[in-house]
Amino acid sequence: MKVLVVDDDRVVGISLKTILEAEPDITVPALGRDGAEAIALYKEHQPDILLMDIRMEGMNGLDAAATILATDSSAKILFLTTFSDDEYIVRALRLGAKGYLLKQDFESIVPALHAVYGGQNVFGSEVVKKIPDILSTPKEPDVSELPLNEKEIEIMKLVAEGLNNKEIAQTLFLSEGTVRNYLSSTLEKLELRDRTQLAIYYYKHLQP
Amino acid sequence: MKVLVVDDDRVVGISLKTILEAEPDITVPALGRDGAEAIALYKEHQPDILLMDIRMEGMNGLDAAATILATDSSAKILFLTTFSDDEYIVRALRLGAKGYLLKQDFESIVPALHAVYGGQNVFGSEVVKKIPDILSTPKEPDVSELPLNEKEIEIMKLVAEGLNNKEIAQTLFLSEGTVRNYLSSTLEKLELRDRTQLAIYYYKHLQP
DNA sequence: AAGAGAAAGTGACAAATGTCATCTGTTTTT
DNA sequence: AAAAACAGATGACATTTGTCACTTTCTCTT
Repeated sequence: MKVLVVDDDRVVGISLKTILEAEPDITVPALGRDGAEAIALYKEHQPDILLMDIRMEGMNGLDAAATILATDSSAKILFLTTFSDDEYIVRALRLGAKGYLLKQDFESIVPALHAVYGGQNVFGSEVVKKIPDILSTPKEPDVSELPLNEKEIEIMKLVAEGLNNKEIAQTLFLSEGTVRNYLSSTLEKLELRDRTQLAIYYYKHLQP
Repeated sequence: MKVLVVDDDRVVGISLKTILEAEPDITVPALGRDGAEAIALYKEHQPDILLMDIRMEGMNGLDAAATILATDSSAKILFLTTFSDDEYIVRALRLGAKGYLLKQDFESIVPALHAVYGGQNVFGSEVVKKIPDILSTPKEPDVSELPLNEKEIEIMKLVAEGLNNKEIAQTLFLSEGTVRNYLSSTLEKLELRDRTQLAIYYYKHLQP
């Protein structure tokens, strides 16, 4: 099994290579030092598994993973990272990472690689424990702290449901002109151009 | 501790009530049978915890939870559901459910209630095990199976980024008129009215 | 009661949007 | 080669949208 190792700490990279190649069935064709190298080396060596750090100088591991997965959706990527990278866990999971291990868990790396090679997902128990917390904490600034007043917020929500001005007016018992005025001020406050961008903003930043 | 129980199966509801009220510190002020009742009863009784099924006749548990959380964001909601409701888990977590238990896990309900009452999150181990799988599998019918051709899909994506027709035309090296025509056919195929609804559609149905 | 200030409305305008019928080249089919 | 299919473009049109200046109406303050 070919395992490409990417970590911006040279010492870690070499240690990993040593450990992994002590296994009879593992080879490490190359060591990368950042996301860009990961992409290039992945393309060159077509490893069975990519074992990569997340926080790195230059391109980070998540963006590299996204790029690699875009061309090879079956890529098996296993992140090896430090505990404090909480906020990355969700993104890694979404991307379709096959695993997410903590560097502390040194001895579980080899078994994890075997498991991933066999098609399993591997997430360290500390990681799994964090998932509900992470998912259940509202990720983005909630409506309450926007510089919008009540009406503007209501209108924004209706825009985000796809209503046009006339329908919004009927729903809120306002004239269409008033709705337009509120919408206009909302757009200005959020520095957006039109209702479509507002709907997008809503789904990107404000959704449960 | 007041626990509102909502399940559309009367037998389950009554069983739960019996079990819970055997505990000295738990009372069950009412039994609801669907989401709409859940909302009304929640408002009426202000329970400490809402214990609710997800799949129910009439309004489902998730929509009810969303409504309740909209007015009382500190509501403690614990879903009790069957194993097959996989695709709901993520939504439940996002909403900020405090727990997600399987009905099989009957004996863990009481301790779970105590834990939630104490501010903890409780997710059955089978549920936690599923999370990575669920998150890493693309949830929705992906672009490939839409009745749209290449150009229409590209345009849809750009609309979903908030570009106007002129910008889309420049990006794709098409005339603005052509962009409009493609957009028009896209809207018709998806039975949508305007670009805002299209952007919403994109984020609701097609986003990773 | 007078006046300040919201909240809501009006009217006018330019720009953007969505629809339609039609036209122009290419490529494919037969 | 003729016909059909296709991608792209055009121009006209009715609507919708966003902006702005201004008015009306209500509410609160003093």
